[in-house]
Amino acid sequence: MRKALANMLNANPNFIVVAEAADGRSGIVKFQKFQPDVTLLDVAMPEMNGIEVMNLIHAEFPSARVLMLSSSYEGQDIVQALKAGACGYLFKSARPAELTMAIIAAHSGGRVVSPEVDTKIAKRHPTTVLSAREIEILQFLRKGLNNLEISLLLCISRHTTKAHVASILRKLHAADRTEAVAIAFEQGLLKV
Amino acid sequence: MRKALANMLNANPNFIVVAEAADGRSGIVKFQKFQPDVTLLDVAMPEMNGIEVMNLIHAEFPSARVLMLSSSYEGQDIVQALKAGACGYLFKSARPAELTMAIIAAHSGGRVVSPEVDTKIAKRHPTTVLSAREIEILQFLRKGLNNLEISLLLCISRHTTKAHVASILRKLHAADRTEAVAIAFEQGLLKV
DNA sequence: GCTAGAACTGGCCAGTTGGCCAATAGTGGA
DNA sequence: TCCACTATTGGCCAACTGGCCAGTTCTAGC
Repeated sequence: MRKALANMLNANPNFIVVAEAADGRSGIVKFQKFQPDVTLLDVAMPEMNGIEVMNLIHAEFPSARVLMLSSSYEGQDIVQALKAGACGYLFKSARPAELTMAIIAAHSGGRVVSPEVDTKIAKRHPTTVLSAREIEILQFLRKGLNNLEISLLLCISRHTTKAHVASILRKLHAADRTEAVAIAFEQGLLKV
Repeated sequence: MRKALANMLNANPNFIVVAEAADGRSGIVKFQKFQPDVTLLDVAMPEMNGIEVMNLIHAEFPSARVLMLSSSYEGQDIVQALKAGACGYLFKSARPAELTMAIIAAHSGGRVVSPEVDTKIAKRHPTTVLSAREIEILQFLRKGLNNLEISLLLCISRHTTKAHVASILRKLHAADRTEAVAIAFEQGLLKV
């Protein structure tokens, strides 16, 4: 698929594909070597995923122009991608013309997202704000620990743990801790 | 991406791309109309996913030669794809020559999988075989329903629900239903 | 200085959970 | 045919849950 994309881009006289990489690690090496005007980065990759790669590239080259390509149509990773420093996010269903324009826009400093992306972000739950402590508790809930076990690990009373759990349920609109964990996965508060 | 792939395939004198589709629904329509020698089917698609499409095609055309393409490197869908009647499963990281050979093999009746696929299947938790009923229960656990509510919805006694939950906990090695849901997310039994 | 929120603690209680025991019926493979 | 597995039902019980009430302390913002 990468080769096919490279061929198509090279067929366009406006573009030259200077390098390709099969995974995140070699992608970073290639980036350092070639420092391309615009980088197309797949979110789903073996070994190191696109978001991690984006973070590393952005840390070293804050002005890098990177367009992220995603094949998931859920858009779970849009926010993360943009936060990691991507200058754009496209679904792989984008038509050739959309991709072409996105690359050009990225090169000239624009911020590009698939037309559907805005909708996806809007649907995305408006940042449920759990406190650091609550996120901590959530990690333990996920592991199947009960309130007493959590209390012992955190050196707090079971009443406090209960209070935190109650707060989590209220904020996430969850019926019980099980649904709370499910919602946390949906919202990206917990990672698979 | 699809256009890029089609271009590449058309550039090979052995192949003619007779049709393309942007989503599952139109893919099925196109399939019925053109009945191609070999079909390339993406697992991740908007609206209807590739596995569902595969099932529908296979039901109507059991002899269809369909190669499924996956961009996930987890391979959660390999088994489902083959069970749905796909004659092959390739990661999108496959090199052009691999894809070419896979198409030819598919056409001549072979069963093709990416070299990595066998490994992936082997790594896949062999114990994690939840029954259809258990998966069903899992959906309700995720929604925060308690045993009684699940029982009423499924028209079974609360004892039966309890037995199913107990079975899920045992199979997933979960301490409670909350951890079970978390593990289900990790293993792809539940989708975000 | 007041207020809002987070983190912490406590008691009480109905309801739920999950483990243990045991049983019946149907399906599919060896 | 027998065995393994699933789906179903039941009782019993200790433990856990989540909601209700009530507090204290501390920090951050107006």
